[in-house]
Amino acid sequence: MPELPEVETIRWDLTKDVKGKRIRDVEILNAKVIKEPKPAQFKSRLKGVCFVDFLRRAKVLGIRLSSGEYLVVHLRMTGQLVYSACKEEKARVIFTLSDGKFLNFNDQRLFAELRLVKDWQDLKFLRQLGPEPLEKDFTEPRFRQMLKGKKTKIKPLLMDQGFIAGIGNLYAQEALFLAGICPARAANALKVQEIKKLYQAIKQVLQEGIRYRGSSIDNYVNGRGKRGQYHLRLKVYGRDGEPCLTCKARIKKIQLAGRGTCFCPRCQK
DNA sequence: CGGGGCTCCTGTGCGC
DNA sequence: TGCGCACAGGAGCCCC
Repeated sequence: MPELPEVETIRWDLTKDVKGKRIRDVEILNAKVIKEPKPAQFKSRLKGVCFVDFLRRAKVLGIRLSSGEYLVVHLRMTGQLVYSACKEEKARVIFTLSDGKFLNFNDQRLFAELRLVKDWQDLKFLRQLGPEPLEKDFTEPRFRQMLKGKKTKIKPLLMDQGFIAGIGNLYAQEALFLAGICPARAANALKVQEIKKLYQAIKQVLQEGIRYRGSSIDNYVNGRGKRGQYHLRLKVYGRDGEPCLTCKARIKKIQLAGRGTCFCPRCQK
C-alpha cells in the first residue's frame, strides 16, 4: 500500500527517468481507472505532451505537463507506475514515451485513479488535506495544537488525511510503536512528552521509509519496478503473534475503525 | 460535525 | 483436492 514514503520514492525515480520525455501514445486497457475526463479526451490531451515536473502531496502524485495540465495519480492499494523497456501484461494504462520505452500504470484491484486536470491543487481531496509531516511548517507545537479536543483514537486519527497527510496503516502502526503509545489511546489524552515522542516518531518512520525506498508488503514497487527494503525493518506491522523485538511479549492485533492494528501490549501504553 | 460501517476490487490463504 | 469465504485496505459516502 503506497503511503508517503512509497509515493515519494516513485516521484524520485520518475523525475530521474522520465522527466522531460514526451508522451507519444496512450493505451487504455481498462478505462475504469480514469476518473476524468472521458477516455478519448484523456488520450487526445496527453498525446504529444511532455512530463515537466513530478510533485507529491500526501499519497498523491501530481505530474505537471508541458500543456500546463496535471496528470494526477492516486495509487491507493495496489497501483504501480513502472518505467520499463517493455509493456507490462498487467498494465491498465500504458504511456509510450519519446525514448521508445513505456510508463506502465498497473493496478491489480482497480482502486487506483488517474485524472487529467487544469490544476491539481483545486481537487477537493487535495484542498482538504492536513499538513505534510516532513515539511518545516509541521512543528511540534502545531501538532500539539492539532491534537487538542480530538477525542478520536490516535491511530485512526493519524490515518485521517484531513488531519495529517500521507500516513497510512503501516506507518501509523510503526510510529506508535516507536513512540511507545497504544494505538487505541484517545488523542486528546496524550501527555506533552508523549506528543513529543510521537511527533519525532512520525518523522523518523517516514524518513526511514524513504531511505529504504518504501515497504514492499503487498505489491509495491518503485518507479523502476524494484521492491523496497523497509518492510524488512518493520517492528509491529504484520507481526501479530510474533515476539516484540524490544521486550519479547507477543505482538497483539486489534481492529480500530475497521483496520487491522498491531502493537506491543507491553511497550505501548 | 464526528464517528462507525459499508463500498469499491481481486489475489491470497484459510477451514472444512 | 477443491471449493467457498474472510480478509487485506484508502477514501468516498451514507447514516445516526
